[in-house]
Amino acid sequence: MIEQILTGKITEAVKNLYQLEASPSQIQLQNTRKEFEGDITLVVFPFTRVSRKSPEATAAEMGEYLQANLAEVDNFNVIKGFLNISIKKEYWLSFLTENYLFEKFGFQEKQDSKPVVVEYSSPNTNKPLHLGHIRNNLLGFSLSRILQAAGKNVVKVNLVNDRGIHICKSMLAWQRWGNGETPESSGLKGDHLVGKYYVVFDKYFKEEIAVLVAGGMNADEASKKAPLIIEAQQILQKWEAGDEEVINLWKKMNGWVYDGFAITYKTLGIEFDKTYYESQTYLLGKELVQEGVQKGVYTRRADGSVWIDLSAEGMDEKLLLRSDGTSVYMTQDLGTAMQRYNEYNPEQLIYVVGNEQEYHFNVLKVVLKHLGCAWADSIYHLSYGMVELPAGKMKSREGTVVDADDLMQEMFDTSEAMARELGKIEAFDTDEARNLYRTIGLGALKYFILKVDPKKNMLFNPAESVDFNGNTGPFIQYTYARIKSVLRKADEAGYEVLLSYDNSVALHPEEKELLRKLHDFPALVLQAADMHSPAVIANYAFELASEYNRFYHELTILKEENLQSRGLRLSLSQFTAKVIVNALWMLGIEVPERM
RNA sequence: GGCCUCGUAGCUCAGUGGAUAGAGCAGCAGCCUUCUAAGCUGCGGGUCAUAGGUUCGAAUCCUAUCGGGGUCACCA
Repeated sequence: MIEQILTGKITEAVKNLYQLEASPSQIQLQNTRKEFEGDITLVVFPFTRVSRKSPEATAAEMGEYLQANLAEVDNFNVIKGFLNISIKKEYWLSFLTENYLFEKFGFQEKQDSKPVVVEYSSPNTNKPLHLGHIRNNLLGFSLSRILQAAGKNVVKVNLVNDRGIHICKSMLAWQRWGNGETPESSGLKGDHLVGKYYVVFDKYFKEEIAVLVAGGMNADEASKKAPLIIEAQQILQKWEAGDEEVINLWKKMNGWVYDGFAITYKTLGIEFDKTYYESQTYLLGKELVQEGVQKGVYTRRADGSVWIDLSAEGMDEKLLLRSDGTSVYMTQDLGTAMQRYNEYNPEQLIYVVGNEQEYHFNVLKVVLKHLGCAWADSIYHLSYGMVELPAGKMKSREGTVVDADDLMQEMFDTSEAMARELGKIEAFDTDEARNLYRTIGLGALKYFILKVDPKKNMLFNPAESVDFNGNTGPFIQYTYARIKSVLRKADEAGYEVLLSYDNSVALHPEEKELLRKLHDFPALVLQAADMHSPAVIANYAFELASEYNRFYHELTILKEENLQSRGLRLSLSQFTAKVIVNALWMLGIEVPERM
């Protein structure tokens, strides 16, 4: 692209004019702001020190050098310390003709390198997925695709938390109050059924605590002494001992949950290359901890528990193994990290996990390093912010969650209502209409969530719901459908998309802006991959669609009489459609041919 | 309390040291006998939390303060 060419020539210019070996960070190129003339701007302040001239003089001098020595440079102007460079029309036209048919525009060649393992979703099996999981799933899936587009060899992994006290709570409540209810008998989706009993457990558990507290016990103690929690713990112990009856119930109820999750994932359009189960990995870390004790990097206390002192790293002491020899969260994660390292020998291990676990992942890295695992540095925690509701944080047990299945259904219903209101439905048969509502509803939801910086907390207001106009997924999808409509009509009319233009063809401002936007896409994909941020792609897609709509509104395409111009606009349209598809693919958003 | 993080228009968000800080929504006013109006155009709206500092240049980096969130379990 032109930026590379310019960077090379600017390096040369600085060397010849000022005898300076410029570092890449000194060469600051940016797109020229619309209010100024030019395409690309060089900030020359960093060079004034060596030029010993004013910013204006330095910029002028460099501009002259570039114009004289670089064929692509048409002209330049100087405003303060900014050198605005105009690139020749030929460059833009040849960029268009060389790329507008390129299906994989924006995608890098796949590198022959070690894989990047992305873990996301990682649900518990005691309740259905909610809005928080949706953000996790969308981020993980989209990041995987962005990395793939950047040429990485990506493995998408899910680690299902299928064991532990929370599942035992649902099991116990179902045994006691379920009357043999099944997904078939109740018509409830499996994960919702199990989640229902998780709530039932909590209700009776709270009642027991209340009784104990009324009897004079303090709340903390009561929550440990309540009969229900004790019984749930006994079930967990039986599970760990391999008790057949408990295991069978566990398998049955988890089976229901998996059936439910499968539907949710499918509706959401999320996939994994491999699924791991914590019941099969939770013991893995113990040997590592023993190894650490032998190496003397972890310490065993008199009661048998194992600790690591991280005060040198500015952290606390951390428990690695309980006194009774059982694993804690950290033990398990040490094990699964090691397993993953051995299995894939990855270039990078990415964990898509909420920012509430930042401390945990910092500790994980340090603990691994103490063991001598230099690869701990390849662990990247994509620490995304919480989704908050107007009332505050979501809490499963208090019923203040936005359920994933309900939310998606609402999006489908809203997009249907919207389509009816706009009088769009006559054109579609039932199946096509149904698909359209899904495509648009999901597009709205996914874009809404992915457009915000992953690191930031975000607010979701169910009452105002998700928009379908303005800076939204449907806006981008609509732009695509609009282009396709034009292209269909061009095809019917037998119009040709020209493969080359003579230099007399005009390049209007709207055409030029659109072309420049398209031109930026490949570099932007790399940036998004580097920043681990789908938001970068989402915002780009919106800007591209806006740019196209402006172009569409200002200039005629099919009615244009100049064949050169008509051909140019058709190829621009085709190119834009392709880039929209590619960008939205990276977000996991599909595109309708008509809407 | 220690550590981490966020604070930009009425609301939701862009802006990874560069020019006069941008979008969408909401509000107001226009544009469909012409390629899809889920679109386009215009108007109003800002002490970039506050105060210092670094720099030719700060919403962006540093320090402090204020405010929101998170975290500091033999829970996961």
